[in-house]
Amino acid sequence: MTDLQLYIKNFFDVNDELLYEIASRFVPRQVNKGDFLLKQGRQCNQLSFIKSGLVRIYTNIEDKEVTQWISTQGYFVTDLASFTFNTPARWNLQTLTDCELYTIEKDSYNQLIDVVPEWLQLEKLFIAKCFIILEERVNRHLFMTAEERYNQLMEQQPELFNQVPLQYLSSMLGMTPETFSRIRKKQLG
Amino acid sequence: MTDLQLYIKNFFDVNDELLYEIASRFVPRQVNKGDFLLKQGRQCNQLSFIKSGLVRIYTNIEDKEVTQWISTQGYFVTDLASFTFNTPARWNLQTLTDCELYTIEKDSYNQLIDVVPEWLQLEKLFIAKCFIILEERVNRHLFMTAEERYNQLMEQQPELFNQVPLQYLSSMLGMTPETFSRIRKKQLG
DNA sequence: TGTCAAAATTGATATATGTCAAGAAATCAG
DNA sequence: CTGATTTCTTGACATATATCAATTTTGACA
Repeated sequence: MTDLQLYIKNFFDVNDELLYEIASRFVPRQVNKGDFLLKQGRQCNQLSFIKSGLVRIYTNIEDKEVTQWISTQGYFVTDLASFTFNTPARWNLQTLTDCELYTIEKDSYNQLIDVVPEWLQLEKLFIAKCFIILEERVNRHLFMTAEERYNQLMEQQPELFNQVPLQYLSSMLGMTPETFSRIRKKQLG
Repeated sequence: MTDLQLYIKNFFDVNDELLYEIASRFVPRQVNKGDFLLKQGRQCNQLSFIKSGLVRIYTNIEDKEVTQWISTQGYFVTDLASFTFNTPARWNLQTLTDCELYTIEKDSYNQLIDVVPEWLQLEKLFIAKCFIILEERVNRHLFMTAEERYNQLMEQQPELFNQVPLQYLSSMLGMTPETFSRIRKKQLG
């Protein structure tokens, strides 16, 4: 079983045959640090799985960059709205490191419905999970302070703090780099 | 065509036959102001469509209530995590007014897959839309001030400001009732 | 309608976070 | 390795928002 198959099995509870059908449609590729998987306004026709590396999801708003999320090894990355509804992409997807990806094209993805009967169900459950995670995230912004959000990220994904420029983490948490830096100092000291 | 059918048609692009199959599984019911459709920790076995009235979605955190959302006429309301994955409900669903609902039970809902072949696809698209709306909402918390979030809500759902206790709106926007009140005064005066 | 409880407002003040500018540290290209 | 560039940190200060306490207003209902 390839690493991709193992990872997919982690997300979708499927038997080996279906696993093969799914995994075989993903094409491995390497991209360099700083490359864009997608640019805002374009059409998103790919879904990528990150074998290694980091991808930043961000958007330009009033000449500022707002980092929505950092996608890490073992996770998928795409612009769901554009990929699903063929709307212009709202996010830029840019690698923060050299990355090894497995990428599936939209056409190939949509054919999965015909080949894997369970696919729609799996897909629904997957998106539902994503929705639930986002609900939690909104909730954190409703009652947690910047410092509490910092601490929670530190608990949940400490590895990000070594690997990602801190300005992106601060943006993703909804605070300025200066505030982030001060909280950091306080927690370390 | 009943009002429910019209509304469902608004969410799901289906032909009349399917529409009937879907709508016929929803049972109309009346609930009084203050009633709970769901309590945190219980299992959520229902999805309701709001024909009229308002439902508050909130959670208790550290002896405070955090209002996640106010669901209004023409929309669905449930705890997606509990409804989909049979986990304990994270939200309380409480009516803010007398409500007319159309409610579907989980069992009946899940049978739709067998009766309406397109159901999984529709469901997937529906949840994807919800996900995208939440993404926008997270984004707003990353770069907008309390006042900007207030103004945006006022633009998008001005009717809420007459119909919903303002403390719930303030919580939903992630600010205190006092701050909400001051912003309100500023915008009115 | 009058009474009471809840909600909303207001003022005073505290705290958290943002802004701007400067300097230190880290990173990158050659 | 070195210089240049970017990122991070720090300080001083401004602003936004929270907190607490005291009214006022609203709304439910006896």
